[in-house]
Amino acid sequence: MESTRDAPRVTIADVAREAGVSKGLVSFALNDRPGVSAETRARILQVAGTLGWTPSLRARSLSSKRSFALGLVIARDPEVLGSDPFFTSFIAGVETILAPEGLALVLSVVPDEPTELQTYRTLVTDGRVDGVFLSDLRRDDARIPCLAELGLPAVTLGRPDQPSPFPSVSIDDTDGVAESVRHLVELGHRRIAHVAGSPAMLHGGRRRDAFSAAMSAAGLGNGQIVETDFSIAAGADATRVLLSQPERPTAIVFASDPMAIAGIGVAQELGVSVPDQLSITGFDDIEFARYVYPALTTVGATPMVWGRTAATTLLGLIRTGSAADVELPAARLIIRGSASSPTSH
Amino acid sequence: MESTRDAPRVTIADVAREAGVSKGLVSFALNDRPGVSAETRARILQVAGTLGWTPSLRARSLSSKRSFALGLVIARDPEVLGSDPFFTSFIAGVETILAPEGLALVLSVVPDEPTELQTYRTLVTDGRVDGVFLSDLRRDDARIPCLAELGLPAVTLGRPDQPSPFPSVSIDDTDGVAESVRHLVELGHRRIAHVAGSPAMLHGGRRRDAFSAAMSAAGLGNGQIVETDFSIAAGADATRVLLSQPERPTAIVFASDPMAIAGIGVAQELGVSVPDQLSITGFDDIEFARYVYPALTTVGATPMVWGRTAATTLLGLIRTGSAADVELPAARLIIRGSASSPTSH
DNA sequence: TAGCCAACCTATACCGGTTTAGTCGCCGCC
DNA sequence: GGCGGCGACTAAACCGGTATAGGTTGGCTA
Repeated sequence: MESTRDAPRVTIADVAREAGVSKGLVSFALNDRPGVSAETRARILQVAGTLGWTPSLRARSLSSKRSFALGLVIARDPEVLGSDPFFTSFIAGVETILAPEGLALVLSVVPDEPTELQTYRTLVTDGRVDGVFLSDLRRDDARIPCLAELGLPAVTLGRPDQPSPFPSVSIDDTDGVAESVRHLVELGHRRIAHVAGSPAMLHGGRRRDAFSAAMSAAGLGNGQIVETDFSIAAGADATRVLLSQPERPTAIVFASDPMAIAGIGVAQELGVSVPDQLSITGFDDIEFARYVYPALTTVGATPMVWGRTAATTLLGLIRTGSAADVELPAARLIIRGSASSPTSH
Repeated sequence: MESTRDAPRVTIADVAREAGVSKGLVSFALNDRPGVSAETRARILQVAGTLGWTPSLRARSLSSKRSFALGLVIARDPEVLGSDPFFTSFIAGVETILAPEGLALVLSVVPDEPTELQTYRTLVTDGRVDGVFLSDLRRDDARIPCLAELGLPAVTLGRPDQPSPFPSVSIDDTDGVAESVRHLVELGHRRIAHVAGSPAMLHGGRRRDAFSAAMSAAGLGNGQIVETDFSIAAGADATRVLLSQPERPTAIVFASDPMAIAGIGVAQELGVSVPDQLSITGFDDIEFARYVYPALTTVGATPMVWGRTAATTLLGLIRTGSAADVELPAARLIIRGSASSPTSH
């Protein structure tokens, strides 16, 4: 047992002494900066290697005023959050970029917006992170001016509805909704309803508008729309409302998979057979979508790719001071079993 | 606009000067340590307040060799991870304790165990965290000796099957499984099967053993058991296997809700009506459990409480050097609609 | 051959806290 | 009245890096 136990940490000074150079030069070599001859640099790195030196993150943080960490603050009811696999996949994607760079992810889950803003402030005054991901964009989002004022680099997941100094990484989700509607129309549906997400959230409003537009384009008016807060419970309630009408829709386009799955549940409970009497489409393609019965026809998002791209963009912004907006490939409709031609009536 | 823009940071030296004392004394006052008269302490804190001084986390980290952060490393396929709401709730619970203390949570999602162990090492050499949560305990878990050797404080979620220097926070889940079996037996079931989790994971094996024990206790032998890796796909496959037997079970006890929900889907797909022809119980009480049809009879875990308790325990361990094991109230059966008396035949 | 610049490297002052080794005044006690 | 001891406080070292203002060298120009 090569007891590293209580072994005093190897510092930059040890490396400098051993290599016969000054601390400063070791630092230069480490951060491969000009002003070190190739030969010396190699020697320094070699000595560092044999000594097993790892620069102290803490010391580096203090003197360079960086923290080598990125932040993600999620403001949601944890119960609701749990059923949404978006973040776990997103985070996994982020990690694939951060880990090799030796960067960490600091995660906060907070109950509401005021706490969220406060969390960002603390993150900044503590210098806990070098940048943050801004997800679940809201209408007139208070976080954008807040972060801008704090001077914290950020990347928005989706394009904000207001002037924003931050690059955005977005995915076109309107196309998927339009595709869903077209698919249903082609199957022969005419009374198509939409269980929308929260209008306060950008993607909620966007998908709703895409639904309306697609309906108009098909010559079916605006289509009936029920707004929710994206929660499973609200999705279930909305479905109940739609199905208890005298002339109920033959198809429902849901703004998210969790709501769609709850919708299937409600339909079954009411004795409305899916897809025979009611076709259902979702959005996200969460893992459950493939395993409920009937398997959910839905629009496939790619949160892992999103995470990876957002991380790359944010790193670029931090390192170079600027980064371009990125538009990910549009989410596409995945046809499974929950939507079919409407039966007679 | 009181431009904090470019305002040089207020440091401990400013506070010291303003209060007419030395830096050291300010530090003492801040960390309320003896050796400061009540009067002086009050003055210092008052000055700090009016100056708006927040001690620099980075400087504190460097000199005190603490990082004011806790870590959670999750080793799972992100796809599988997504459908398990355990972690998001757990994390939310952890946050309720950390946030008020000004501590952060560093999260890592890694694909496999080697990477996981490497991540712990990096976390330690970087001094990124002051302690970690150890979840998803495995048989003969390599992480325990690894962390012990690294000298990193940790709390295990559940009791390990090996000598462990770390406190554990556990919840009795065997009771809930036993309750499920008893419930089914009382309903009149005799052919009860179990879709188990991974035997490599402690809770997988424990629930399976609890199932066997309960079956024996009911005089029903050991009961048929199919082992899985806890993934939804495996849960679906296992159900398919069970239901395609000549003499199929009239009830299945699943080791997790996601698998149980997949089980309901498979049953429906095969035209086996739930609960009439097949009763199903789950474990976890994830949010979806209430919204599928029929609503899932399951065992209610409380991940948020678990998170809160684990955080408290870990903090105690870090601050005092020792902490006692905690046993949370046992998870109880929640009766909904997915289990009923078996019909005739 | 002095002059100059570039390339390479050193010395040292930071970053902003914590911690330790004292200093000082004052009280109690023999 | 000298001494021990204690509480309050200061000065300075220290944590382990980064940044910057010089100092050498050597080659090239004028």
